[in-house]
Amino acid sequence: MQETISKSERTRQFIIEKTAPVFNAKGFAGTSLNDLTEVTGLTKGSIYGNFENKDAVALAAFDYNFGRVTLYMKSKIQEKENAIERLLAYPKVYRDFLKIPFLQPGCPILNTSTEADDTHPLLRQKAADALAFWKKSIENQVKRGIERKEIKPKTNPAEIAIIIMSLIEGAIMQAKVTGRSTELKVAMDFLEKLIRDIES
Amino acid sequence: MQETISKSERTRQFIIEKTAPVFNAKGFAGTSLNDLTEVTGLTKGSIYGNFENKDAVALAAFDYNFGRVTLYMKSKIQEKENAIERLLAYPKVYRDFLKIPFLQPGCPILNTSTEADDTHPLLRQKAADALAFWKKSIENQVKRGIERKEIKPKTNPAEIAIIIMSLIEGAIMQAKVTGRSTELKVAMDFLEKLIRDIES
DNA sequence: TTTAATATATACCGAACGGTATATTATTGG
DNA sequence: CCAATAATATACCGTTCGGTATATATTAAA
Repeated sequence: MQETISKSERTRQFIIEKTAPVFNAKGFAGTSLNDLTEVTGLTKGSIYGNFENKDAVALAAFDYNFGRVTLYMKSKIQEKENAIERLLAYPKVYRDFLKIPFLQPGCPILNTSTEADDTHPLLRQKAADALAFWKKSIENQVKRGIERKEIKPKTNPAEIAIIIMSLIEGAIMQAKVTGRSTELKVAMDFLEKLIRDIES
Repeated sequence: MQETISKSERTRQFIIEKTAPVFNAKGFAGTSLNDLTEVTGLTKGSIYGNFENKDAVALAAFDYNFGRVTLYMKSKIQEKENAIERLLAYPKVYRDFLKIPFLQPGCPILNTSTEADDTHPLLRQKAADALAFWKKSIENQVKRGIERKEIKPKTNPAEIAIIIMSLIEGAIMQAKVTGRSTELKVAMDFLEKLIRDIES
């Protein structure tokens, strides 16, 4: 009755952690089984002993990648109490996007969405769910802010969420492909002003 | 000395036109030579007689895809004279993004950027150049508007360009992955207000 | 410590990959 | 219309693909 983590469960986790950055950087089609064995130091037999197929690894890797971003943002958001300050965590974090090590290969939602939307239904669904989750959590922060009378009561939570996400993802794309952070800076400056504008 | 288009030149163009949508939908890694022969009805021999390799087809296909979008936007922009109305062509066009047939597989810049930024230097460069071109052309419209006294003189062209592009690309990603146009509508409504706000 | 169960490595499969040498067909200038 | 040339098709190359049956090694319970 002890709380033992089975060997395979640890290996499974190990595989996910090691392969997740590769999937995020190279995409599903661009990542080969050889990539997976190289980055883990394991053999195909070991990987296929713990996952049904390449799809299953990719799906788990996406969850892991998205989970990391979510957790990171959550910690930054919960450092503050005021709703406006909480929302400001987004431009603050994404301003330094290119410097956050585990986000070097890009935003998992953005990368997965653009590859999978026309090619991989399972991955597409995961990306869509992640996006919905993110949207809901921004909306909730806005609603909370309205309740706490920190945000203008007529503010539309869904609209704000979509604008915030659009600006972030669009700016990330530009920053990644140019290698510059200028686009990120400009977009996040703008987003900051936008958020301060809904303060009541 | 006649203005004859050689057979191979026509075939080359034919290959580009037929394969461009496939590359845009499936990405470079996700598109196989088999896809290329299927969609063209030609054989490998024919394709490799007109292109050095798969890379060369993909690069030409990107130029074609980007060229189409550019041409389309240009025509919509030049329908108007007033600078504000010209900028408004962007939200107007991208609002119906999902319904424009040749853009069904998504924005070529967005698709190519997110795939190539960490994997394919040549494609990455093409996407970066395309982005820079787009940015310049928005900036020029803004500058023109300032000169014509239709846009507030203190408006920063580079900033506006980045915001416009971020909103469009971020919203496209969301619309593509969810299959909804709500995100596009909300973001384009916002962009419209934004553009009207810089009217002098 | 022995043993049964579990987990990993090895060696291999057929198919698909990108690419090419060569044969065949189509085009075009004389 | 014919010959030279250019363009396309055929048949094949070695490699890598995702995946698996089986042997070996490791783990964990008795």
